[in-house]
Amino acid sequence: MKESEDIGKPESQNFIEQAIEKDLNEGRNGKRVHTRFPPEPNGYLHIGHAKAICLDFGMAENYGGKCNLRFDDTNPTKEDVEYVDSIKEDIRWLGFTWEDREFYASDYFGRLWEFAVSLIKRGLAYVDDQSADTISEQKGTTTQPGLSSPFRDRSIEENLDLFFRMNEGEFAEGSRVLRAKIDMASPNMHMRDPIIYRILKTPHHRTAAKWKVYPMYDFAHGQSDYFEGITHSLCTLEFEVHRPLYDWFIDQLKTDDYRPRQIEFNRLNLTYTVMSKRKLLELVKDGVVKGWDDPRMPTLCGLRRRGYTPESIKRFVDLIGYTKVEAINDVSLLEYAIREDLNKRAPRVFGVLKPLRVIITNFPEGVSEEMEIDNNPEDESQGKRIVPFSREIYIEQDDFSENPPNKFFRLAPGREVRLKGAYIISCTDLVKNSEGEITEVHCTYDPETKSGGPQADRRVKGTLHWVSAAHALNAEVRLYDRLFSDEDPSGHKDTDAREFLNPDSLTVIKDCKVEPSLVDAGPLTRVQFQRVGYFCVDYDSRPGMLVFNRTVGLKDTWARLNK
RNA sequence: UGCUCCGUAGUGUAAUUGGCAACACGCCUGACUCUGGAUCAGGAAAGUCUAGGUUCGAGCCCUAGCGGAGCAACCA
Repeated sequence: MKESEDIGKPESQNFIEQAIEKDLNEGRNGKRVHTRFPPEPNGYLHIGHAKAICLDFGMAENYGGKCNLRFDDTNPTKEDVEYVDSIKEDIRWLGFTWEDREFYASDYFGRLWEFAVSLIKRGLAYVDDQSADTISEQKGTTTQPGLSSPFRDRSIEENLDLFFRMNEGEFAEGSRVLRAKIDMASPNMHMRDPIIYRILKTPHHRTAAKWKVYPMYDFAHGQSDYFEGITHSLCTLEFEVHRPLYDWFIDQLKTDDYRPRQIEFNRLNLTYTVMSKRKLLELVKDGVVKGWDDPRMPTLCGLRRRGYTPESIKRFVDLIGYTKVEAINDVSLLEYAIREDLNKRAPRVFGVLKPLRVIITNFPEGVSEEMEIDNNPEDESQGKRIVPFSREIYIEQDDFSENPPNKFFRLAPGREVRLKGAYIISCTDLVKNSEGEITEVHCTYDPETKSGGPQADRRVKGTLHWVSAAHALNAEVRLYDRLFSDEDPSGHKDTDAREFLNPDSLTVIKDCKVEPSLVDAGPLTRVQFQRVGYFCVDYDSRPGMLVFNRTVGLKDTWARLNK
């Protein structure tokens, strides 16, 4: 009864979907939905961008519309083709496509110029000869109105002449700007005669030295939306106060009923994470991390290298939703999303991080036995793999204790444990070196207890993972912890991100041993080392040495074993 | 002391637009037992920032207050 009611019940909508459907119902813009993702190519995409990408492309998908990729490249001093390429790669990796709709704000420099000229001719824009400081002073404050520039009422002819000469390169950077003539007393600071063009002589990565003046964001964004036929321009909350200006320019530009509409949503904030592109760039430049794709970085390429899947990121974005509340999302939710995904798709394999040699004294020398083990006990379709077993194996150092404390249910002298997928073994002896360190443990095995064998059901205290010494592959494992810790930098907007660095954010463990089935594992192969966590093969693995990045650890693994 | 936006379990989101405050993560119990912290079962936790008002009925509408965020780059 209740279930049948639920079936017809529509999924709850977020406020953006509601706004879009309202527009659709009212027949606006020919009932089209057309969005755009507009990154500035001045850095690598991070997970915050993923939230915007999922929205922009997702809304288009939901409503049978399109989503353009548009590079907001109006500031040649900060932008570079390196970033253009990485941005495209990351969007594709997330699984979205812009087909042939790859645009650049710089594609519209000509039309924006024409529009600016038109504003001048209509008396709605003027060239200001004052310095940045003076203009800033005249702007007033949030509580006091601004003052008019002495150049505000320059003649149209003079404005035109100056604007053209600005673009000829006749004037120095910073010497003149073009401003829209709106309202110096507006309570909205952005409406107080905003600067719309400035002189920049740095060559542009696409238009080279063609232009000497470049439009500001506010003068490029809405118009670019208009030129592309965008219906819903989704951006983050901090642009809310820009909306009146966005609309003002559209009003001056539009020639028919079509008009794009800006809707703002909350930016992604993650605990223990810095999301500012500027600060991430500093970390890269200062060598705090090894690059934009350092697995500790919140960049998409960093997360990818760490082993995150696109699905898990989309799932996470889905979980946190879109609102107008400035929320701080807990990274544990992101970790949940990747565990949930990897639990289903990552095969279980044996990896011993800190090996301890175990000799099974009653097992024949020079013989190896093939154990057939499920790749994923929860998913039979992932099949089984062969893991060789032999007289000498490695187990985890932590899985042996000479003088076991209470509730230690793993291997200890005189005790029995099960080797996952193989036999029950019993510890008979141990060997120490001159420093008193345990170097070898001797055990006997019970042939009747092989997995599936007659005695396999026997209850033992614990189950251990293992790797046959003769067959083991050498590996190096990098455990990544949070780059920032203790004091949470996500709430500190203006402080130096480096103050919050966690000195233990990277731990490298060498001399690890992993099972031979991984011999051909290529970069980004994701596995679960049983009882340890999820790992992913790194790009710089080399023959004879597999390198793994830890994606995310299993939580408190020993606790259950010791229960 | 201006303008704009926002206040719902610890966190993030819902609430069929005025009708029994729900879901997820996290946390706690229990079950399962070659290990997955998966799966299953259960539990604690908000009475919706505050005070008024309208109404049979308010998280939702109105008023005032409190609290938080954004805005004064020739950045986006």
